[in-house]
Amino acid sequence: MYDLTPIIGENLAKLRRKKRLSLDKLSELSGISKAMIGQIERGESNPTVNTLWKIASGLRVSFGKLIDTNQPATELVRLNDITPIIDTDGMTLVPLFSFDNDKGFEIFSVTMPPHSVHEAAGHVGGSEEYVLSFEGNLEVTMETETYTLAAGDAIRFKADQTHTYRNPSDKIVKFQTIIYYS
Amino acid sequence: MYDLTPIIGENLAKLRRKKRLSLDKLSELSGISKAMIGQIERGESNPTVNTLWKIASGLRVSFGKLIDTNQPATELVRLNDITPIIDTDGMTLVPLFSFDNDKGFEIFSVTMPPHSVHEAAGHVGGSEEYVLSFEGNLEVTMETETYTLAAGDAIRFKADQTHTYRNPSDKIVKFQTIIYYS
DNA sequence: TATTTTTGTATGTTATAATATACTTTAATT
DNA sequence: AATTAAAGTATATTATAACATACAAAAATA
Repeated sequence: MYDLTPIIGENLAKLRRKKRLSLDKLSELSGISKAMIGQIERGESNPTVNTLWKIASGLRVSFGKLIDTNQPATELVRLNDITPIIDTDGMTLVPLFSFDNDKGFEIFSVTMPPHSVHEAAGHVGGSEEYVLSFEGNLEVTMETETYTLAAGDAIRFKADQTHTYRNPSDKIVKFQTIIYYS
Repeated sequence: MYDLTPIIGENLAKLRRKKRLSLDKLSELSGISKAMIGQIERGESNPTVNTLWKIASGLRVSFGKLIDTNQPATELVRLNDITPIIDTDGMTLVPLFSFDNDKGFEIFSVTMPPHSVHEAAGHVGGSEEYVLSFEGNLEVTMETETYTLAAGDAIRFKADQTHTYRNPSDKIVKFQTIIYYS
């Protein structure tokens, strides 16, 4: 999984230098030992939230500044470079952009083998799905309604209800889905 | 100093319930042991940023949601209820609103005894001060310029340069200052 | 150059975050 | 009611965050 410590270290060192504070001075301002601050800057420690909070306050910067993951302006993702998640019903999920903390959504590329069905229990909490049909004919069912999407079609629905994906054909079906969490 | 653990606990418990997840399920989604999640919810643990990050990601909420300190809509501060900071040169500082992580500024009430001087080294990093004169005549000097403020006057200046407060009179001088950090 | 001061790093110790496991309690099923 | 399952809590152990102190290197002063 994702490790924040190098990012925090970089941010902290940069901010401290910008304010021309020594480890000693920041230690005094924040109430955190300079040894700890040094270790955090070098990415050698995984600080607790309280510690990082005090450092942020001492520095007079927001907490967010310290965990800000200066993402590159552009991020190209090759479908084939990502290891897919194979579901029990044969559906293949490729997380193109997995959930990112400061965005509220994630994007998957999905492949369904011929004559396959995937039933998804509603993800509670007001989430929404946007499905972009990509190849083949996809059937989406929720509650009572069923929709058939041809390549290029799209559908949006509240995902807090149970919904079913079905590929009734002999051919593979592909689509992308954007899941948005309130 | 400020302790985030009860706030995080409350936020986490609330969010997890809203999404109808058990400790076990969230543990599985986040990769953090359910015992730890339980302890955090009860405010019994001060989690590391990496741990909280994983929990936030598992929950599909932003990190900020977990450390969000639902401030009350209104906050009345009585000058006399706050213990002042007495400076070496006799200046008295009362932090009316001390630095708050998600705002970028803080507000002090300041009292200067007769014939007193306070020299402030520039707070580096593009910070700004807004001084609101409240009682008596206040002299503010930065670089070459000197300004004299009567009660009710105000001044704004970049605080990255050395600046001096002076009360040349026989009477007490009071003012408030808002310090804004870039 | 020698001396002092300032800066960051290294080391040993203590407190506690995090885990794994077992336990209790409540809810569901037979 | 008895049994099973699902939920949260308690306990013991391990890993490590955080501190205090001492050290090394660089900068400033004499």
